[in-house]
Amino acid sequence: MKNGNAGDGAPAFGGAPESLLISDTKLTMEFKHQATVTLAEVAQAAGVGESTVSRVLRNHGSFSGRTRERVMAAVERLGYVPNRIAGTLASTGSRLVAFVIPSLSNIVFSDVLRGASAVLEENHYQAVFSVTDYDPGKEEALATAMLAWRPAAVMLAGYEHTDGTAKMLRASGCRVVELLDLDGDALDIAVGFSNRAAGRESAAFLIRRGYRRIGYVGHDLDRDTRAGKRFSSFCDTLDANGTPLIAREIVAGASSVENGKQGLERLLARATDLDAVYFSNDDMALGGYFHCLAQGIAIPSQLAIFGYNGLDIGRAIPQPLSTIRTPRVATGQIAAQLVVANAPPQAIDLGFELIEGATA
Amino acid sequence: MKNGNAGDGAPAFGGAPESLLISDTKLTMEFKHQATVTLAEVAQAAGVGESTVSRVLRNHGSFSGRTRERVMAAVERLGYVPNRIAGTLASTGSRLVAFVIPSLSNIVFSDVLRGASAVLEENHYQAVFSVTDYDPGKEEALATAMLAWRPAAVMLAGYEHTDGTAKMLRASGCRVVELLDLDGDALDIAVGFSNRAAGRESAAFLIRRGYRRIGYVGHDLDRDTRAGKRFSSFCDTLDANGTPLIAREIVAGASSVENGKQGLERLLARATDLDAVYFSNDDMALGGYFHCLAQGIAIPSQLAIFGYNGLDIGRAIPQPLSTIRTPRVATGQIAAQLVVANAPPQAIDLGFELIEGATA
DNA sequence: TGGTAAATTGGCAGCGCTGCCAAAAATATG
DNA sequence: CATATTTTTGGCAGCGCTGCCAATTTACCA
Repeated sequence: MKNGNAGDGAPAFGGAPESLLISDTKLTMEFKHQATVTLAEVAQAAGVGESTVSRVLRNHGSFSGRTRERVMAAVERLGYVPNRIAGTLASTGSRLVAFVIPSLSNIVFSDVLRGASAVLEENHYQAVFSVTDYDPGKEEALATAMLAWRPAAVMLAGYEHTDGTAKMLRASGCRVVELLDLDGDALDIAVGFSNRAAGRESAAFLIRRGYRRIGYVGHDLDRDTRAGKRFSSFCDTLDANGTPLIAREIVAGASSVENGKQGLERLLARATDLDAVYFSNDDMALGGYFHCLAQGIAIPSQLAIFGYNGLDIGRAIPQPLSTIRTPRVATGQIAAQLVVANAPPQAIDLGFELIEGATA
Repeated sequence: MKNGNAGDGAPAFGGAPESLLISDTKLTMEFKHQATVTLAEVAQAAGVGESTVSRVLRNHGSFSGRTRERVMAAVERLGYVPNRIAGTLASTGSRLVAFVIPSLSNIVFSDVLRGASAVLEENHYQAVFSVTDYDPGKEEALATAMLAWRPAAVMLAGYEHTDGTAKMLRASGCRVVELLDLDGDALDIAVGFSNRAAGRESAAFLIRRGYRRIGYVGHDLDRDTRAGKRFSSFCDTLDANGTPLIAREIVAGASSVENGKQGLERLLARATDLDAVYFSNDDMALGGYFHCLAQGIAIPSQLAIFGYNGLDIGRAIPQPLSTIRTPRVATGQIAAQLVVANAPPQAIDLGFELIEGATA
């Protein structure tokens, strides 16, 4: 069933007015559809100098109350909107913050953006972003494009950048914030948590709970290097315990509930005697959970499930998902605060929380 | 269990070099950490004029192959990154596109951003965004802030803007795109689908399936006006059929799985004889689904569930969710394409698809 | 009231780039 | 070989704003 069809054009954008044109100036202005009021025009209308208008609008420097009122009245009357492009060019340092993120489908990154944008908006900074699709080459191209806007800071996910990206960022003079990972050397500021520690603790938890025949279902680890780090530490910890990973299933493509479901199905077809499965993240784990639900596999007695991220939905399913909750929004907030405060280079570990849940 | 602690500062951002300073110029440059290479410097290094460099870099106008090589070599050697701020100021029209969206938690908007950003990146446009939290006042403030960047277009959700916002946008001279809603008058371009039609079809479907005692669980409708429109048409359709809505439960706050779960629980406590429940969206519906699962309520025989959005996860649960799938990514793509092409004012209805699923 | 310190204010040179125009060089034409 | 065209190129005036500095006005003190 398909609804909808191409709609008609709505002529709301308006054409040129047909009458009442007093002068050529008026005519031109109307045809341009452009209310490009400049600071100089405001100054003239208010009967003051340009710099005075600038001072009043930025509330910077000194001016009398009367001047202030006259300027504000002119601004109001003319509908003046300051041009930040010009302002940024004239002054030093922009109030743009550039985000170069791997994906917008992965809630991890939209959570970070959410946390950051709230702080940035409060401080009158403007967020700009681009999406790399986990492609390091694209990251480099997009980071270059971002630097062209001379942002106050560039925020990136993790440490895995091409040499070109790293070199360029270092040379750019703007702040660089690497997010969501702490297992590596920061270029400038880093905010997040250790994915290696998360993998380690996940394994330790399953071992503590008595699971011994453990499998893994994950998505493309070459691209999502943070998931790769978790998995690698997870395996190391299992090995150290003398109960190595029994089987793994890597699905092609991005993490998703559907992929988790199919991944577990395929894993179980090959390894029938597992007692627990570690998933690359909660989306995947939920897929696994639904597979068990549909197949009548008892959780956790027949099979335990463990995820990563601590999504809200994991707490709403009949058996709360056992997982690790990561401070994604806080990562964005702290990162933004450090940028706004122009804090010195540093690495901030926000840690994570293991949620015992009911699935493992 | 809490892991992690404040990390040590990583001195990677570097301090000033202590020796080998040849001149004051060098010293100053180093302290600035700023490799601000300008077009003029490139021109000098390449032994050509500024406008020639500009032409080569933009591949616009004519220049010889030899000149091109010399310029590119100088660019490479100096690590020049063009300043788009200056470029935008000097030329007419920016390549910025501003998004003013209600929320980043709601996947609807990140899907739209995703679709749009892919198209924008291909065309060398840059996306900037701010989040209104469904607050019309904030929308106005943020839209003003956006206009200060003189974007090529402003993209907003729906038609419900304050008079001030509408007036300002109209006067701004930049393109305005209203997304995800077609039930109203567009300011310029509109891309999306009819929420009223969606509500109507949802009701018609439930009626067709034989449900007669229908309830509703929704979230804050004053803020999410699109959900409000769906609900209102849904009710109208039920009324017209002579089987009006039996009961409704509006939860405070944003839509979420948890809220859907609690909402259904409260609704069923008041109205025990419902045979179907319409949810404000899939997140809420999933919560309802999980509530039934946990309470042993048979779906759809005891209670049918119907959602809105067509999230992927709805297809991965044991019984695929009955819902309406909306073209969110496509909405973003089309909107971006129209802006890039500077298309005339128009309203494009992308429609939606009713998914029969197994829950209603 | 005269004189100095403090508070206001305006003028104007850029910020780095693009766009226009005329000059110069290369190519074509008679 | 001179002239007409066409292609390349450089110079320079802004784009709209900020920051510096000097000029002007006002406030304050003896």
